[in-house]
Amino acid sequence: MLDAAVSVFGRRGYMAASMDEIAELAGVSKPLVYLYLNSKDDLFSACIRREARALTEAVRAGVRPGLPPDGQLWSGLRAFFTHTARNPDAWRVLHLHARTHGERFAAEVASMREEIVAFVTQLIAAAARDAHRDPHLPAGEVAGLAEALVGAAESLADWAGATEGVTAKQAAATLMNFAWAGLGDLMTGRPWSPPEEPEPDQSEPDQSDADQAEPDPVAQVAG
Amino acid sequence: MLDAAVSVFGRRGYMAASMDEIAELAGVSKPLVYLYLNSKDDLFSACIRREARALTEAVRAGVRPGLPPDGQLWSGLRAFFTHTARNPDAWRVLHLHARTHGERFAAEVASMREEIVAFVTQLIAAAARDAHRDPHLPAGEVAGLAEALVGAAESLADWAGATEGVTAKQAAATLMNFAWAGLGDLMTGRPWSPPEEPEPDQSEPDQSDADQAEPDPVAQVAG
Amino acid sequence: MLDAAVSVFGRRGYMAASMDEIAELAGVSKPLVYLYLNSKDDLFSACIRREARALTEAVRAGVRPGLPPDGQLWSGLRAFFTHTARNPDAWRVLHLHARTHGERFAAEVASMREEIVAFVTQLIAAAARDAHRDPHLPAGEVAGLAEALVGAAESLADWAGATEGVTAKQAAATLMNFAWAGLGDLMTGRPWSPPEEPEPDQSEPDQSDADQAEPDPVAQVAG
Amino acid sequence: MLDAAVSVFGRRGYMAASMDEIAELAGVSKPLVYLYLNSKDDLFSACIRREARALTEAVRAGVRPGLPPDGQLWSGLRAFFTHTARNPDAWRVLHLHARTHGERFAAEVASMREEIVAFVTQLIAAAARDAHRDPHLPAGEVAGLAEALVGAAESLADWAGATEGVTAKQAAATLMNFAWAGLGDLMTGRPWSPPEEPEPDQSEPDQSDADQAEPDPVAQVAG
DNA sequence: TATGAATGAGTGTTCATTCAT
DNA sequence: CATGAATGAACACTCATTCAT
Repeated sequence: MLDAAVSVFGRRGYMAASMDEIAELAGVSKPLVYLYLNSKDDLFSACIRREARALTEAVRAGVRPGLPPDGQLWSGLRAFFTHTARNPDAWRVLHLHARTHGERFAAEVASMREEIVAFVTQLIAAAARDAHRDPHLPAGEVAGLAEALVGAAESLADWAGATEGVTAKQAAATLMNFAWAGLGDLMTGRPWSPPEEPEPDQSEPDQSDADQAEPDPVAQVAG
Repeated sequence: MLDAAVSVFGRRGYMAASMDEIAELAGVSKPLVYLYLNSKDDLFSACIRREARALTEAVRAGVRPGLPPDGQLWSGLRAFFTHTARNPDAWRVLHLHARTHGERFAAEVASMREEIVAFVTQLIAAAARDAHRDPHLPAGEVAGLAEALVGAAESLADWAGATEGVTAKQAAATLMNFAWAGLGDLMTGRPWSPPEEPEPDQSEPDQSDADQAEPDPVAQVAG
Repeated sequence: MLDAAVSVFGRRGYMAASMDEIAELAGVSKPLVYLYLNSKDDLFSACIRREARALTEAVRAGVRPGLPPDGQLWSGLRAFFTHTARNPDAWRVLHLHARTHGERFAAEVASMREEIVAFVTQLIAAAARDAHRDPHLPAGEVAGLAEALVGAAESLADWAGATEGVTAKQAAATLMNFAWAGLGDLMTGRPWSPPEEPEPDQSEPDQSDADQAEPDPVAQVAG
Repeated sequence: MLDAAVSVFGRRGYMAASMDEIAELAGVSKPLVYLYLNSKDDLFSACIRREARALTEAVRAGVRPGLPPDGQLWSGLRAFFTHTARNPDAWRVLHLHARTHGERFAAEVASMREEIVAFVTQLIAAAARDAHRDPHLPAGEVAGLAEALVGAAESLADWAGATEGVTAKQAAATLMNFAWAGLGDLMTGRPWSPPEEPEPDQSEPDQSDADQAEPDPVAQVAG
């Protein structure tokens, strides 16, 4: 039932979605929807919570804990882009519609986002620690950097979803180059390159499909 | 009258905005709104066009043409963050609501965005040319990088708008560090720093207010 | 619910009728009207179709097939005037409002009218055949005569509805005198007189009420 | 200005006609319409009165006073059909729309109609007097006959307006046959035939156009 | 005088929400 | 439990009508 709601909300937006359409797509009657979820607001809220949790879980599950910060980021981003590519309606709900209608929904999705931002922040802090630069990066600045990284990731998720032939892996590689190496280094031929890792069995079996079709764009950038 | 519409659309979104509220805020009667702008759709469209034009003009006017690519980007970003900070409702209309309701509106804002992405793409290409790396950056990759940069900027605009005490200059500096130097370089103490330039007379006199209040965050990062 | 609609449409006309008034008269809420009949147009159309069918059925049921042409016409006219007298609002809808608003509605009522005109045309042709005058009445002329007869009937229906004390039987007799005998014969004392027939049990029991109150106007004319 | 109003009212009906369209068609501004005619109601009323007067005058002018009753009717009908054929919008206003909207307008057009019905009634009474049948035709019956005749004329006016190639003269001839001879006499080959009269100079020069194009349908009927 | 500019009142239509069954 | 049937409240939109100029 939530699946139907996510689908309709994702395609129509909160206001344009009608409970009739949701109930019909779910194959149940409208009062049943009201029985389980009290109102349109609650239904939307439930969608947001479920999809926010699904997304954070997917990212968390994708991160390889033992790796250095850039490796963790790389693995997390791949999981993120894979998840958003597979659940475009959910992604639209979270990224577009939830922020568009009402403080309550915006707050719910914001708390999810903060969790991800916090994770990225930790990664940046860990990287700084590794480089013995910890004290010199003020917290406010790190917050801004994390925000920029997450925003770039969101934008690339939209872009990858709208552009034919862009895989999750490519999107992640592009973002790693951009975020880790930076345009300055890219110009001088010093791209970021992924850590060597055995490609493990993915828990989601068709994930690798999306990744392996194209040549590694990082290699392209690296020339 | 468009001001009122932008304000209401920005706060409520397209569907939740009522023509009654717009007319009331504009201090006119509803039929007058229909006299000048034919329908809710047309009104929304007019808002989008006006604000899209205003934003692109602000960015274009802010860019210093003679500077090297990073300097141009820096000046453009400062104009961008200044404009979005000053027109939060317009920014919400463009970035949130226009993309949420209908292909027609999405297309209108997409064409504005493409203009900005094209500008950024040119900057990246120019930077590559300066560094004699032109042939080694494939076009598709550059498109992804530009998308990431613009997405990061959009996200930071939201963040700066929601966070007290973050100035346009700070946001721009954070984004330049992130995008140009990259996290990798930042970790090793090599931030990007703004080009030396005489602070010119701003055509919009109070723009500098937003910029000069805080110490230079780049310097902070640079430690 | 259609009854209420016919009543309101009949009294107010299409445009001046409001869905509110119809719903109120029907004792239901406005959305319910929209649930069953999709729009004002559809509602009006449904009224027209129902009343057109009712009228043609009433006429068809009233005609005695075995009689000579004038007897058939006489019986059909009595049914016609009886029906219009009993359903004045329906008659107004068909004869006044449906022809006034929109090609679609006009076409619907025109097809009903054509059915009646065709029936009258057949009667005239049959009468001509009986009198061995078939070849001498051109088809175009017959069409005009049928049109005149139907128009006179419509006008008398309005007149009977507006004039106190005119029964359906009187109206039919007047029209038979006028149409069959003609003013010329009436002047010379040769009115048309109804065929001798046993007055059968009417399927609609109160029909005879309307007929029997007054003395036979045909006899009056016959002097 | 009334011309414009008649045209718009005739084509759209009372309610669907907008003062904007009338003013635009008249080439003046809307407040000017309100200056000369106080309201939409008054404007409609003025249209009705003007066109009612024009129609009755046309009929009155067409009648040849010296002729016997059937000759007078014949000449009046020709004037009637000529006038309605030349002023279809006016005819629609009088016959369709004025009766459709409001007691006030219906009363105005009814008084015109009563004038015509009274004239026809006098003709019938005169014919009865000529035939020495005066006392035997009760007044109520004559009223019904006049009503039928006028209704047939109205219906034929609509029919002639909607059917290509039917002239005013033909319509009048058809109606004379129908009304004066009656279907019964027509069947036995005794149609009505027009009185011999010199075709006088018409005050409206192109009136004869409409009449003379086709062969005399009465002659057709007469075989 | 003639009008550009403005509106109050009312329309058809929709939809989240609720009971009686 | 599950739902068919029903509605209150609201919205976009229109138009006859009026002033200030």
